[in-house]
Amino acid sequence: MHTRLRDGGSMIMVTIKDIAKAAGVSPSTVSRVVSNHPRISKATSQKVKRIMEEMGYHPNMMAKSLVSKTTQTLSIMLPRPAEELFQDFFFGELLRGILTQSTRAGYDMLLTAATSPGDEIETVSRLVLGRRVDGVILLSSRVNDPLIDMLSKHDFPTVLIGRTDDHPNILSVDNNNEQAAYDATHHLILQGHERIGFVSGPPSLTVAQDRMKGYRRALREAGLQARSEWIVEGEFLQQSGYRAMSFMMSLPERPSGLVVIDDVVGFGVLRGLTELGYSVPDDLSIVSFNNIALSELATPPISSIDIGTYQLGYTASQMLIRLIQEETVHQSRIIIPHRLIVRESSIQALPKRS
Amino acid sequence: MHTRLRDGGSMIMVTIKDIAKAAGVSPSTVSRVVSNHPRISKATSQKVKRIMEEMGYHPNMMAKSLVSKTTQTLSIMLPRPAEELFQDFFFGELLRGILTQSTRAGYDMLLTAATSPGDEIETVSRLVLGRRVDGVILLSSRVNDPLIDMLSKHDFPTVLIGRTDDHPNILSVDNNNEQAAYDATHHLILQGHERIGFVSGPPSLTVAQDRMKGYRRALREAGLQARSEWIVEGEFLQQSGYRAMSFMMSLPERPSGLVVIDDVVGFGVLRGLTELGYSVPDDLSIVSFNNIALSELATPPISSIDIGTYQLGYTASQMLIRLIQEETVHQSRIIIPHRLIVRESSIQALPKRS
DNA sequence: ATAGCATGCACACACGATTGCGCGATGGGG
DNA sequence: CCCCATCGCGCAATCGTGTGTGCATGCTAT
Repeated sequence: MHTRLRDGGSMIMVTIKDIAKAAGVSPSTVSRVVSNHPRISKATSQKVKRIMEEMGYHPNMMAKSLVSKTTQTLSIMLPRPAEELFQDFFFGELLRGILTQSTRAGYDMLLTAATSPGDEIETVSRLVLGRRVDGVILLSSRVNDPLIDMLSKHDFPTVLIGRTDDHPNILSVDNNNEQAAYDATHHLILQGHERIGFVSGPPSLTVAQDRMKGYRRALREAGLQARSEWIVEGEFLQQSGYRAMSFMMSLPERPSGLVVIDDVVGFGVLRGLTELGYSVPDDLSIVSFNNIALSELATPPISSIDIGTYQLGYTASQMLIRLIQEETVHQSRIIIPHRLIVRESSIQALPKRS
Repeated sequence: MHTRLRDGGSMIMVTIKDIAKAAGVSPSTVSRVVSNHPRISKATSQKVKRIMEEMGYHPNMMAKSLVSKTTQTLSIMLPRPAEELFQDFFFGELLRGILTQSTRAGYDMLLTAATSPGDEIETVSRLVLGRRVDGVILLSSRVNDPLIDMLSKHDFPTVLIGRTDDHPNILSVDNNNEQAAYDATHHLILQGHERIGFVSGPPSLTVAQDRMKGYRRALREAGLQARSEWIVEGEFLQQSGYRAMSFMMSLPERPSGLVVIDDVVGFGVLRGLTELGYSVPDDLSIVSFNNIALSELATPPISSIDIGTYQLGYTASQMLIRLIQEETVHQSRIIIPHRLIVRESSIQALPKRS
C-alpha cells in the first residue's frame, strides 16, 4: 500500500516581502528590523516585529547564506574507515564536547564521511569549495594526510584534533601523547614491572606513533628493554586486544605489564585473560588510554589515561569558531592535559574484595 | 601572541559566470552542462567540462539550495538532555547506520541539539521553517512530545525512531519493545527464575513503558508476580544500575533474575554485584538491552537483546529520504526485529572456566 | 530665514545558481 | 523549393535576503 503523505511541498513560506507588504514598509526595512539596524524608528520596528510574530516569519537560511557568504555551519570530517570510531565511547564524548560549544556559539554541526574510500578530497571539496560550511574539524590525523594539504592550500579554516608534522601552521588540539604513554609506562615500572609490552594501533596514526615513543622512553630511562615481540600493532577494536593478548601469552617470556592504546582494546585483552583463567593484575597488569565511562566498570576496573576527551572536542570547536570570526588565534596548538586514573587492573597491592 | 592566519576571506570563488566567460558561452549553458541537459551539444559539454576542471569549479550549494528549495541535508534532532545518549555505545551505532545510508543517498547530516532546555521548538523552527534541512530524524520519543506536534502540523518530512501514540500518521522505526522485554523475561523464567526484577529507565520514555509491559506480561503468563519493590526506575546511566542493584540486594526478599533496560545500566549492576562479592549469574542473573559491543566483553559476558541498532538508523534514514524524494512510503511504521543473545550472565548451567 | 545635519525609509542591485521562453540555424520530408 | 520540426544556445526573470545610495522630512544652529 502506497500512502500519499504530503501534498507536494505545499508548505507555505512566509518571506520578507510578505511581512513588508503586511506592514506597509519595504523589504529592506524588514531586513533592517531583523538585524537591528540603528536607523529604524522604534515604532516601525515594533510593528514589524509584531507582524513577523503573527505571521510566523523565519528567515530563509539559504538566502541569508548566499549573500552573507557564511553558513554558520561547521563540518566534522570523519576518518576512513569510520567504523572503529563509531564503536568507541571516545567518539561520543568528543562529539558531545564539539556540539556543546558549537551550539552555544550558534553554529550547526555537519557530520561528514567520505562517500567511498579515497573520496575524502572530493567530499570535502564539495563542502568547502561549495561554501557549504565555514570551517572543518578534522579527526583523521594520519601522517601525510592529503586532506590537510588541500585545506591548508585553500587557506580554509581548519582545526585538527591530533597532530601533523607536515603543516606546522595548521591549528590543532591534542594531548601530549608521548608524555601520556610515558606516564602509563612509568606507572607500571613503579609497580615493579620489568617486562612491559605495548598494544598499539595502526602505525600510520600519529597518536600511535607518539604513544609508542613515550613507552620506549620510559623503558629506556628505567634501563629496561622494549623487546619487539612485546609490541603489537592492531586496530582500535576489542578483537585486536584479544589477538594481542593471545600472542603475548603464548610467548616463552611473557610481559607482566601491558600498555594498551585504547580502552576498548584493553577490554578485549582483559576479557581474553579472564577467559583463559588468568588474573588481572596478578598475571598481567593493564593500563590503557581514553578513560571511557565503562573502564571503571570492568572487572577489574581498568587503569586508564584520561585524555580530557570532552575538553578536546570543546576546545577544537572553540578554536575553529574564533578563527572564523576573528581570524586571529592566541595559540596555534593547544595541549589538553591528561591524567592517569589508577584502578585495580594495575595495582597488585590492592586487596581483592571478592 | 596573536597570529594573523588568514587574510580576510580572500579565497577566490569560481562561479558559473567565470566558467561561462572562459568557455565563451552563457551561464545558462554552463548550468545545463552541469545538470546534463539533453539539448547541449557534445562539443560544448566537453569543452565546458574541461574548463570547469581546469579552473576548479564547484557549484555554490547555497545558491543552488535557494532556487531548488532543497538542501540535501537532514537533521538528527537529539533529545534533551543529550548527555546520557552520548555516553552510550548505542548512539554511535545508530549514528553509523543513519550516516551510512544518508551519505550513500547524497544527503548530509546535521547533528542538532537544543541550545538550552525547552528550546527544542525554537531550534527546530529555525532549521525547518528556515529551510535549512529537508527532513528530520527524531530521537526523542517521549510521550506527548511538542516537537512532534509542531513537525506534523507543518507537514514536514519526519521520521521518529521510537513510538508515539498521539500522531498515528507520523513515520517511525522502532523495535517491538514489548515483545523484546517479554522474550528477555521469558528467558529468565525458562532458566527457572521465579523472582524477577526490572531496572527501567525514565518512565516518560515510550521505550521504558513498552519494555515494562512486556516484562509484566511474561510474568503474568507464567503466573509469577511482579512485586513493586523489584521494579526500579532510573536513567540510562551506570550509576542507575549501581543504585538499583544496591536497593534490590538490600531487600528481605531479593529477586534472583533481573531484566535491565540498557547494557550500560547492566554494567553498573554487574559491577556493583562483583564489588559486593556476589556472583553473576548464580546470585543474580542479568539480561539487558541493546547488545552494545562491550556486553560480550564484560565479566561475565552479559546476555542482551540485540535491537538491530545499526539497522534502526539505516532504515530511518532510508524512510525519510524516500518520503522526501517520492512523497510516498510503503509503510508508515517499520519494526526492526530483535533477538536475544544469551551469554553467561543468565546461564547458570554453563561451566565456569576460571 | 536658510543652510546643514540627522533621521527614517524606499529603490535598486547583488549574491550564484536555475529555467521558461524565444530565436537563429540546421535538416528532412512533401 | 518551402515549411516545419528539431537542435543549440542566450536572454531575462527568479529564489529570499542584505546593503549602498539617495530622497524626503524635521530639527538645530547661525
